[in-house]
Amino acid sequence: MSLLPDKNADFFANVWQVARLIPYGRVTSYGAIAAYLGAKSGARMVGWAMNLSHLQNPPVPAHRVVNRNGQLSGKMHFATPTQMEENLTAEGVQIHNNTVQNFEALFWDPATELAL
DNA sequence: CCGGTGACTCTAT
DNA sequence: TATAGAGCCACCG
Repeated sequence: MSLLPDKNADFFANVWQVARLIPYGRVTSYGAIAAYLGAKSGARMVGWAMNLSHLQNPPVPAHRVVNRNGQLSGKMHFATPTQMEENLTAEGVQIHNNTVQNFEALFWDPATELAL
């Protein structure tokens, strides 16, 4: 199959697909996923998709998706406000003040890692 | 059908 | 450097 997502498919499905491709111990941003999918919908739709991600199976590692600044903007939407931070910490990602430390090094850009 | 809302991002002041 | 505003598109009432 092509690594390129089907533009005819649901945008949400693509978001979840890309999110599951995020390697262990890595993080990405809403904008990066949106850009990889064409940025047609915008980063906000990625966040909206993440809101429904907990309903998907297999589950989506939404804790690996943060905003452009590396801030855990979505932590409050998890089962517990600390779930996202603890999940990332468990993967070796250092979190300080709700922000991913060394974000640039841990940043996983699908447009760079997948697209070619 | 129309308006409000949102796990974002960029640009301007 | 920090703060404010606009743009963006899909879902819900």
